[in-house]
Amino acid sequence: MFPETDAILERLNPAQRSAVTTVDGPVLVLAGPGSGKTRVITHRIAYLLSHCHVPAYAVLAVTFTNKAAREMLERVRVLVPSQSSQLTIGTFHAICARILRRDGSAIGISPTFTIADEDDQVAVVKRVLKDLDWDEKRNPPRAFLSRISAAKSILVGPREFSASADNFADEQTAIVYSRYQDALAAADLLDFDDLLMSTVRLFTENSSVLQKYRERYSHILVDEFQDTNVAQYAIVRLLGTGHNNPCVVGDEDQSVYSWRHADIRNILNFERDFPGTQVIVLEQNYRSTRTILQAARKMIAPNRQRKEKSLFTENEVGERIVVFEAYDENEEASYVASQIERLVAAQTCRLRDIAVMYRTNSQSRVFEKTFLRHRLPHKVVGMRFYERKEVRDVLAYLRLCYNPNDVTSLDRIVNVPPRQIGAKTLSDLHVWAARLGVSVSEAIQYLAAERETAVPCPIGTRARTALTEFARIIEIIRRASREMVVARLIDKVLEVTGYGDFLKDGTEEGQGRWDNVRELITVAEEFSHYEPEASLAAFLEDAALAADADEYDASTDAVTLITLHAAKGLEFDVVFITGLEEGICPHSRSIDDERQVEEERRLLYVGMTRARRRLFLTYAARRSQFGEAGARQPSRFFKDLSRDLVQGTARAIQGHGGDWAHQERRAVSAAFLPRADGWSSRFESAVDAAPAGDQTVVRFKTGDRVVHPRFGEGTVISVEQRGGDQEVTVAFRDQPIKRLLASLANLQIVS
DNA sequence: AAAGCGTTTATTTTT
DNA sequence: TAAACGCTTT
Repeated sequence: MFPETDAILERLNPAQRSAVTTVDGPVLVLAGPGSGKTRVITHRIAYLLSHCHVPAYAVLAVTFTNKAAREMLERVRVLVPSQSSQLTIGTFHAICARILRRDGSAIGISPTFTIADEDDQVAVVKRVLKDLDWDEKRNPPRAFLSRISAAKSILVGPREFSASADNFADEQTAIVYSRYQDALAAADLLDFDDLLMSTVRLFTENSSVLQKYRERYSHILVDEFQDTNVAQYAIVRLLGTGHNNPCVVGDEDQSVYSWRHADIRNILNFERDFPGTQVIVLEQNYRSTRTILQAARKMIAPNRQRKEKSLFTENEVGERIVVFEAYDENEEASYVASQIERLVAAQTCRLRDIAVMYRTNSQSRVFEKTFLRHRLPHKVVGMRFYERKEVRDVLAYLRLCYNPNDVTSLDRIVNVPPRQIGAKTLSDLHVWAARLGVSVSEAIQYLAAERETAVPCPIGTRARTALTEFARIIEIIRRASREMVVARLIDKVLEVTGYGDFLKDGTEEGQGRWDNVRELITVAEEFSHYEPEASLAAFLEDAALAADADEYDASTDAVTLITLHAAKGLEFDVVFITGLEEGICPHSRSIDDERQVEEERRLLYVGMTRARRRLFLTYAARRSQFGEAGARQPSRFFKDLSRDLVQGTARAIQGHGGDWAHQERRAVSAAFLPRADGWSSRFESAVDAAPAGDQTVVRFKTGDRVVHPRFGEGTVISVEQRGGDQEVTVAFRDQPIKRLLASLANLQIVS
């Protein structure tokens, strides 16, 4: 039908080509690492536009990060220059935010809502707890938030949550959840999960809005489908059943976000929910050497939660994988630095082709320190720019200006820089506003205008003067926001609030903070082509939804320091995966749960498959954490590295039976036996693998059948040490799940 | 209200 | 380690 020279279809292998050209009916693409997945997606979009007469506005492409979205747009633009500007490409969160701004008013959402980040969420919960007079220490805000987030991700709202709460903890959460939601609504705030859940609600409660988007988007594409959660999948289903043309691309072996409630089952359900789905498997790897691919395949093979794939490559065999044991984290960093110097000196590669990867962000520090000493140019991805205090302060001014109801932002900056408004004043102000039934912003305005109110104002003269001055400043900024673009608005904020001078206190730290604010202005400049108000709105949205991986920039020649999570989707000639120790990878928080260990293994797999030519795996025998040094064992995952693919003298790849790895494996596998009773292994714990010499008496272990005088028979689903005692979580028949102390509960084990 | 001091506590991963 | 909290003093 099309000529052989067709630019969009040439140089695609048969599987890729069929993934590009199968445009009628649902498609599920299972794409191994380095199999040309991005290529397939961009070419598919180009193919739709140029060959199928699909208008660009009818294409909706969902990516995992905003950066991926920008790149995808750029690549499509190269293929189909004229039509790409109307495409909708973005993350679920960004797309949902856009939909809600446009149509959210149908379900009572203000078009100028602001997006609450984690700090805001904590602040809101803290206020809720204060109102309830609950002790923050006993009820950690983050614990509530994690339960609330889990509920939202599976589309359980406060009412349903409350209705199904059948234990004390859930009942408490239900109360907090409901109040938290009210507080967000009062402040015109949506948290990340709300963006998704509210979109689903909008679509299900308002069929004309759903119809509108269904008709518009005839072709939906979703990348990284293995990392979608239930709410995201619901959106795909709601929109996709319209034209019945969704195309999703994923790889369950690269699923590393279950902690963010991603659900691999979405891949399985897709075929069920979209009958007639055509499944296309991309198995040829174009990225890595044969050695690296082979090692990665062996590494992922032990996972039980996966479909067997036959990945292959026609690339050269390449060099062996290097395994290095360092004495401690400093030596590990020095080793990596010297290897990089060697590689660059030998002109094997440039700095920008090299990445150093680690499990946790805190591991980056020692690399930064060492690279600085070696004068090795480097760039840390994920420095959490938008989480820095000074950046958030400036953003809070802008947010308050855009959304006067955003009380979280108001609380944040009402006294920054210090202007004589303390905790007491603020608290009185909240109470007064609530009594009057107005927002805190409005209450301040009443006060500044000396307006008569039904409830007398409890605030003293001094604080009153301070608040009036604050109101005046905000008003100046708000006026300015109608006249100048956001970058100039930030200048204005720094000037009228005195925040600029407040930061420049002469210290080195102050200088660093000031530099960050300047950097923020540089970012804001990108929004200068908008009209003033639109410029502010667009900048705030971008700032709220920006991801760490978004800042990754290959243009400067520097080594990339990056977490394994953030490295997903990237590739480098040379990859160092560091800190491969028990407790780090797999992480100590994952170690006693089989499923979580599988995810840690996938994380390592993702890291290994980022490498094109050379792969280094390192660990330290000793490592300091919290300033305390301690001995470390090499990661259990070294057991699954084929000896013939590696080189090095590290202990982890030497010796046989009786070494550390075997002991580790024996101890751990006892806790990992498959369960016959159907209880999710996710709740299993490896307490029975605790080191000997520990004085605790192990009485119960996961999986024990037990009987209780009142609750009857049950199964132990997890065990936690509590000093010399155990806290046992038991699922009883016909009872909600109970947590019991072994010494008090009179539990008997039944054989 | 703010600043200064000592104690504590946590670090998984992020849209 | 270093941020964050809580207590005391100014």
